[in-house]
Amino acid sequence: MLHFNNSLFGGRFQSVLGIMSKGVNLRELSNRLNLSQTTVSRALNGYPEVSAETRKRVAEMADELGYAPNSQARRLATGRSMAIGHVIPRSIHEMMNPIFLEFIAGAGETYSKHGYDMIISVVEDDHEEDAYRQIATRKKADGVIVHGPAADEHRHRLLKEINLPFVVHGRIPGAESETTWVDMNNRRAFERATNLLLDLGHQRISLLNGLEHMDFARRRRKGFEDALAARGLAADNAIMRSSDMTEPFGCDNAMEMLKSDNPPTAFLVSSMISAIGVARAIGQCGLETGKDVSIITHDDALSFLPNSGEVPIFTCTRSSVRYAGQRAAELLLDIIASPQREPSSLHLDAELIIGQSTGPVPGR
Amino acid sequence: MLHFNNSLFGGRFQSVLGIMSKGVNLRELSNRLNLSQTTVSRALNGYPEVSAETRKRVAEMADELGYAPNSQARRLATGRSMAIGHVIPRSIHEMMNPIFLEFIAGAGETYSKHGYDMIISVVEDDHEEDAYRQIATRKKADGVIVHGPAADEHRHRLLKEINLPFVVHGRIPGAESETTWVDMNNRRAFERATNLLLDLGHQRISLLNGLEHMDFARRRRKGFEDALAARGLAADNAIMRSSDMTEPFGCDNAMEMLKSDNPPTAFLVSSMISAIGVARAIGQCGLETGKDVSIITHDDALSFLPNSGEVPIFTCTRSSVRYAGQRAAELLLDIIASPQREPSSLHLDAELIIGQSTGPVPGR
DNA sequence: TCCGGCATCCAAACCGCTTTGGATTTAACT
DNA sequence: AGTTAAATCCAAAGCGGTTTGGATGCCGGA
Repeated sequence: MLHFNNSLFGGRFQSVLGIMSKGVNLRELSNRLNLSQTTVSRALNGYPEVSAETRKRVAEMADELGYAPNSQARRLATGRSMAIGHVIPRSIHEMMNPIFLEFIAGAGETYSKHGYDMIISVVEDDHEEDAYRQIATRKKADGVIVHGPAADEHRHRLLKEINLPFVVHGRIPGAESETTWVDMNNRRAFERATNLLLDLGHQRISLLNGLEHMDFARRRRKGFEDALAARGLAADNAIMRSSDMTEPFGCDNAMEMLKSDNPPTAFLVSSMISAIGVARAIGQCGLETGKDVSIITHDDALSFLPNSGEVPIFTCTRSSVRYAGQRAAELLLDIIASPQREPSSLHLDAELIIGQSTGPVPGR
Repeated sequence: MLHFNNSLFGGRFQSVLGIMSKGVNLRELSNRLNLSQTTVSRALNGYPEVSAETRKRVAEMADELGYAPNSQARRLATGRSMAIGHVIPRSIHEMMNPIFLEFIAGAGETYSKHGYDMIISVVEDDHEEDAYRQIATRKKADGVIVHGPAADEHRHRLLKEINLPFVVHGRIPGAESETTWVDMNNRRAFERATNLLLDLGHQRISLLNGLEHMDFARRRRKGFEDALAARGLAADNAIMRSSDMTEPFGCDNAMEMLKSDNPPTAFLVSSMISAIGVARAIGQCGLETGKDVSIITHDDALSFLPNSGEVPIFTCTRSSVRYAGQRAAELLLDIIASPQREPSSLHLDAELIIGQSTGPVPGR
C-alpha cells in the first residue's frame, strides 16, 4: 500500500481524489519531465537555448500540474521584487481622498499588465521616511510613486539617497528637471478658467482651493492670480479659502461669502466635491447656479462623480487622474527597466469644458 | 590606493564618505560580529537561546550597519508572505468607489500595525479566479479579503478549494455560518430608516438603491419592504431604482420622479453621493429638502463627505466602513495566525441619526 | 578523418534568510 | 569528582527559484 506522507506535499495536500495540483515546484516538475531544473526554467521563461519540442512538453506538463513559480523564490533569485510601493501617511489618509484612489486604480492597471504587484502601506506621519527606507533595504518594492508633493518637498532627496526609483505625481518645485513626474498644467488650467469668468464679466471671483502647502494648490492659485493681474485686478483674500476639499468646505464657505456684504459672483473651485457643496449653498440662498452665481471647478474625472452628458453640470477644467496614474506607472516601470535612460516627464493638459454652471455676470 | 569594486556593494555603493549602509546582509553582519548567522538571526528575532549581552551587541551592530532582513528571503524561508491580497475586478474598479477606498484605508492600518503588506491587484473580470489562484500557488499573499459579495456569490468556494484564508466584507447569502465576515446590519438599518419616514407620515417613499445583484443592496431593499409591509403598504416599483451610486444617478432619478404625476414625498438612498444628487434635484425643482421632500441616506462615514456637525446635513443610517476594514483585517490575521480556531464574524450595527433632511410629510 | 561550431541540456552555485540537530561551555547537583 | 542539565552558540540543510560555466552530441567543411 502506498504511504502518503503529507509533508511531501508541503502540507498543502488536500484530497487523494481531488486535483492535488497547486503544489508542485520546479524540482518536481523537472523530475516528472526527466529534465533539469535549468532547462525547465529556461523553457518556461522563453530562453532560446531550448528546443521547440522540449518547450512544448514543458509547457504542457506545467499546466497539467498547475505549476506556477513561487514569487518569493523568484524574487530572491532575481533580486527584483516585481512590486511598486505606494506609501501614504496617515495625515493624507485621514482624509482618504478619492483622487488618490482613482490614481491608484490607473496605476494598478498598468502594474498588472506588466506583472507587477502594487503594495500600499499606510503609515504614521513620522514613519514615512522609515517606510521608504524599509522598502529599499528590505527590497519590498522596485520603486515607488510619490504622492501629493508639498511646496517644501524633501522626499525626493531621501529617495535619491537610498537609490529607490520613483516617479512623482505632481511636481516638486525646484526639482522639476531632476525628477520624473506626471502632472497636469495646474497654473494654466486655472488661468484659463479665470479668464473665462472674466470674459463673462465676473470681477469678484472666489477661489476655493486645496491645501496650499501642496504644490498643486499653489500653482492653481498662481494661475488664478496671474489671470486677474493680467486685467489689472487683484485677488481679494476675503474670498479665498484653502482646505481639504470636502463637500462642507464648499458649502459653508460659499454660504458665508454669499451672505456677506460684497458677495462673489463666481466661484473657482479645486474639486468637484467641494463644487457640489458650493452649488448646495447657492441653492440654499435661493439663487440659481449658472445664472445668479457661476461655478467653475476642476474635474479629476472621478468615476463616481461623472460630469459628462451633452452639457455637463459643471463648467470645468478636466484632466483624468486615472490616466495620470496609468502613465506615471508606465514611466516608473521604464525607469526600473532601464535606469540609465532618463525618461521624460509628462505634462498633461486639462481641457476647459463649458457646462451649465457658468453664465454672464447678472445685470450686465 | 584602494580599489573599490562597485559590485562588492551590490551596486548600491554610493559614496565613500557617506554612510554606505543599507547594503549589509545577514552574513556580513554576522561576520562583523564574529557570530554565526544562526545566532544573529535568533538574537534579532527574539529567540531565547541567546544571551542578553550578545543580543545587545547584535542589535547595536545591526542598526549601526543599517541592517534589515530582505523580505523576499525571509518569506521564502518561512513560507509566509506577510501580505494580504485584495483583488478588484475591472467592473468594480471602473466605478472605483470611495467606499472601497475607505475600507482599504482601515484595513491598511491594521496591516501595517502587524507588519503585513497590502497588495492590490486590479484584474480583468474574467481573470478574477486566476488572480486568486495565482495568489495561492505563487504564494503572493497569506490571505485575501473578498469585496462586494454578490447575491449569487461563488468566490468562497474557490477560496476554500485552494485553501486560501479569507474574510468577506459583507455576507455571502447561504454561507453565513461557514465563512468569516464583517458586515453591517443592512436590512435592519433600512427598516429603521423606513419606519422613521413612515412615522413622519410619509407614505410614498422612493428607494434609490445600489446594484441589486449585490448582497448588501438586496438586504437593504428587504428592510425597506419589510417596514412597508408591516404597515400594510407595498413598495411601488415605479419609484424604486437600482444602480451604481453616483451623483447623477441620484439627481436624474429624483428629478424624473418629482416631476411625475405621483411624486414621492421622501427618498431613501443607499449612498451619500447619490443623496447629494437627490438634494440637487430637489433644489432644482424649487423645493426644499427636509421640508417639502425628505431624504434619508446611508452614510458610510467617508472622510471627504463628512456629515457631522450638531445637526448633520442628512438624516442617515451611519456605519463606518473604515472601521469595518480595520476589523476585517484583524479577523483575517487571526485566521492566518491560528487556522484551527474559527474566529467569529462581526455584525456591525448602523446608527440612525437625525439630521436636517427629514421632516413631517407636508400638509399633514 | 579530424575539428570547430551549433544546438541542447545539465550540475552546481547562488540569492539571503530560518531552522534543525548537534557541539561546547558553564553551572549545579549528588 | 562525576554527572547532569542548562545556557550558548554553530554548521549545514533547507526554502524554490535563476544563472553560470560547462558537457554532450551532431553537423558540415577542410
